[in-house]
Amino acid sequence: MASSSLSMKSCMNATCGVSTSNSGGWKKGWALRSGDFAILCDNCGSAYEQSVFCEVFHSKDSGWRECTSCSKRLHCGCIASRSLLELLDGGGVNCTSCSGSAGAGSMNVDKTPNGFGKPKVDNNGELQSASANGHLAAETKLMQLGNCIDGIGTRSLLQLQSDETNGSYRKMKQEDILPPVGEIASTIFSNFNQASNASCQTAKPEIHRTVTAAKDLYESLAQTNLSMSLGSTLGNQNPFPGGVVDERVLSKASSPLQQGPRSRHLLPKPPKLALSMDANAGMVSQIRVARPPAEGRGRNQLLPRYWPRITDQELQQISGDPNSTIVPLFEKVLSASDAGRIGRLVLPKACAEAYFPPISQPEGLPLRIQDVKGKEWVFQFRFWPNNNSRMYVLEGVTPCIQSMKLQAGDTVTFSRMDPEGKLVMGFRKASSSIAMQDTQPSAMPNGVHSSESYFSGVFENLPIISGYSGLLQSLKGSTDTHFSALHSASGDISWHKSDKQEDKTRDGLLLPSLLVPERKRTRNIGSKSKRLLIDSLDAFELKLTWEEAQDLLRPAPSVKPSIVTIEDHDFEEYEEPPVFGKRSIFIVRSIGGQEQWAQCDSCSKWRRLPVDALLPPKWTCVDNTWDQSRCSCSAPDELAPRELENLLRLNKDFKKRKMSSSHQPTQEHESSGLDALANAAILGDVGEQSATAAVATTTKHPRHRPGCSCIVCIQPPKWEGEAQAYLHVQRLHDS
DNA sequence: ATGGTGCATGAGGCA
DNA sequence: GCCTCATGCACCATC
Repeated sequence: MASSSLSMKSCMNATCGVSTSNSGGWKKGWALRSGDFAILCDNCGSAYEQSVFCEVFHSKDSGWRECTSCSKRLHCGCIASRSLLELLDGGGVNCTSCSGSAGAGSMNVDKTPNGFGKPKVDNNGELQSASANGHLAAETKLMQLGNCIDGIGTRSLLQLQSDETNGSYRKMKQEDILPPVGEIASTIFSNFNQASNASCQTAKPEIHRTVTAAKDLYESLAQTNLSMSLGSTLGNQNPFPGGVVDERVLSKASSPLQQGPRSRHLLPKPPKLALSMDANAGMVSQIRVARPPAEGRGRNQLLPRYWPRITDQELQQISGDPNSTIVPLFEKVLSASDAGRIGRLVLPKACAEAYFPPISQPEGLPLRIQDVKGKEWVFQFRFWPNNNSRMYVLEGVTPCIQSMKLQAGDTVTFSRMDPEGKLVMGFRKASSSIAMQDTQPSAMPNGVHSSESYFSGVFENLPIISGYSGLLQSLKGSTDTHFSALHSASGDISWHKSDKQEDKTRDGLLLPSLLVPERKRTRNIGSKSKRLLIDSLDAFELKLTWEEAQDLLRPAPSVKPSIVTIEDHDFEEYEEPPVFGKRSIFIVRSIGGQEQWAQCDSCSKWRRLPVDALLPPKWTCVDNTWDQSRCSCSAPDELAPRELENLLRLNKDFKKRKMSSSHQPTQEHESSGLDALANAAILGDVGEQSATAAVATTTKHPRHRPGCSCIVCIQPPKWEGEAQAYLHVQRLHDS
């Protein structure tokens, strides 16, 4: 960025480029992000002063629109013309002269001294303006980046927005301000076609796309909000369309822009599973939105997490009777405890106190709740004293839960049927967009069998992986804390265990020395499931990551294995847990043949390796013993940047193909039996079950004892489908 | 031995 | 630092 302090000045009009040390004749142009002003030569400066800069220099560029009032041409998205136009709330632009008379409903893009400050916000459009502000900030930031970062994620972009936005929005997290992806997806796509050509004319196309997407994302917020009408009709006095603003904020009767952190619930953070479901349902007509809570005692304290996310269609189904009105009260994602056999459904305190009858004794009172089929259930609504507080539960819910075939991760909704005031209980199954469990029937801890693929099942069945989250996250290099689930790709693991056995498994089978702090191991995945719930995308990512992790497992260095032969398979048994080797990438060339590439830890150059090469955690060119011409960092790079790009793309394809092949039936995947073995052994206690041949094989390991735990790691894949892949058995038996 | 009950604990969220 | 809530677990009842 040029600075006015430079003695040698260049005109900042890119199409001019006059450069001189002459101190005279320079004019001040538009405001820069630095707070300075653009330096323009006399000629360009004059054009700017006369507000014809873009007409003169950008007339052939894209990004021109017309003032909705006087049809004057306006160059949108151009820094030189920012001060000449205003974005209208309803879309379109006005020139500043017209917008002066137009009054409210428009937002000046540049009325702050530096041109990038807070936009002027009118009284009617706080939300829209705020969003627009975010959009502008995002756009600004992207322009500031000035280079093309293909593939920048929305999350990153929004983080930029969050970081860059002034005022109270600075602290807002993306999740807090955005509705679930699915909810906005349709809006995004519909908006995408309407993308204004005003965006970012100076940016490269990729940036333009990203900015446009971000813009549309934010514009979609308003539309999404507008669909949330039910709450308003049900007595909610939320003045915001759709009432998605945290009512605690509203109670302060001031703008969210002035509320600072209070505005964090501007939009509710949805349960992750709901998000996942919505993502799939994003294109269908039924948009699931978080409805603001209906009236009730203390509803102001209701966390958005519990706001009912019930569709109009579902409401209609529940209601049945056209004379009745269904008032959605709250919902809760079932935890493992809730869905377990104890038959206690923990109620969010605020919800219980807001919508259920007041109780003063721990014994509580029986509560009649009707389910969607019209069947009436009687639960004991009670509480336990807990840390000077109360913990509310519904007791005796097991029959109801079972009749609905609900599992952990599914959602129960509570509504009230007016005018009778009858409580109605609905439910929503957690769905998975990927066939995570095209499985054999598995016995859930609560004894409920479901033939459907539910995420909850993943959690219920694979409780031991909680300890992996940190590891896998670090592998993934993600700061996203959503825990992602691990599963058996082959899906042939059965878990016919009692809870106690399962508990034992949970404790015993975590990779103790490798991954999990002692304390963590005592808790299972089911715990805090509400906080660990994930959307299917996360799980999918983790699935990839887990497979990658498998590929990266190496025997601990300098540890000599003992060889054990079981049924003609050689097992290398190590006394130390495995370590993770260096990550490499694999590709398949269109002409055939696989390649492995790895990046030097020292010079970052990519080197081609034999496909079966296993790299230690740290690897440099010096270790490239396979290619003497490139065994030094001084050796030239084998790949041009474009080739590298192609390489990465091929690797992506390779991974995709690998993923899909891992979902093939067992017989089509030669090593799947061993995969299953590894998965089974890692995921479960293999000692007491012989659900699969693979597990049975492991049971025969001489060191294995019923009830003990072991970890089996498949030798990193032999790419030709080598069936003789042997196993590394990490002996972690206690005694 | 199994199952139910009531409370304690502590992770995580939030102010 | 407080609050919520998921879950562990001790204790007791029952089979």
